[in-house]
Amino acid sequence: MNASLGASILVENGKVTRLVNVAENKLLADAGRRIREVRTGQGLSLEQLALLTGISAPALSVIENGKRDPRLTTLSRIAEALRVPLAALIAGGVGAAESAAPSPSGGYDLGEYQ
Amino acid sequence: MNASLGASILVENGKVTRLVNVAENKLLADAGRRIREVRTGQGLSLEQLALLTGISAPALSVIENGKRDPRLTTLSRIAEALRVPLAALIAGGVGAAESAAPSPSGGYDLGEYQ
DNA sequence: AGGCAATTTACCTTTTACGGTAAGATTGGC
DNA sequence: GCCAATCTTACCGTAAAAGGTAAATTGCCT
Repeated sequence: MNASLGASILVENGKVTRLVNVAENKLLADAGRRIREVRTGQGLSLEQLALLTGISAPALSVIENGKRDPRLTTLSRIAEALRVPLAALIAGGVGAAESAAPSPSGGYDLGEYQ
Repeated sequence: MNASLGASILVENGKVTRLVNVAENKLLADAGRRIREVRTGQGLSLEQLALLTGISAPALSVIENGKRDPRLTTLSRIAEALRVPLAALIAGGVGAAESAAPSPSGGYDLGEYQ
């Protein structure tokens, strides 16, 4: 079991900084792409967003390129500066029902864990 | 201006680990409270959620108590284990329109910054 | 009271986010 | 061509997240 965990890499600059799985990589890339879309859509440069958020432009760059795993408050500061709800940056749109289906029984099947 | 930035503290164990403002403190506290609500609602212990997420139980504890600023992938792992959309942990419900109103003119008023 | 499970706190180590700065790229206008 | 603006990358220092472990603490139950 567990034959393919789907290990992927998180490259910050030249080098590998972390190992993340494919789903996490996509999560970071998607969040970064949405931030960039909103920022450029408002005609803001990285430098301007840096001034608004207090996050440096290089830091914003790596976040937008999915090369960094930002903290919750970091995302929140970006969302505030861009005047969009935080959820809009990490999930698709308003609904954003990814997996859902909170287990038919309501409980969680722990299997071998419990 | 800027008389009251509303500095608040982030206490991990005994000591202050960071200075965050009030809004960020509330953000972390709210996210933690929602995680705890979902977890206990599914009858899971911290130990069980730790096994499901790969995040240690002490780490989950401080996150649930709003004493830590988790990374995006950390929140994602918790959301996946709890089988709820990630947005449900950081924003209220589905809508979660906080500020919205992306500026009437569409652009951003940079004021003294531009 | 005593015991047990769950949680919290404390201490330590490693990893990583973030800022600053500076140096490449890249694009566009002159 | 050169120059300017924007973005990316690199390197370094600091701060903080996250894990492990173990020791308190709280709550619950008989």
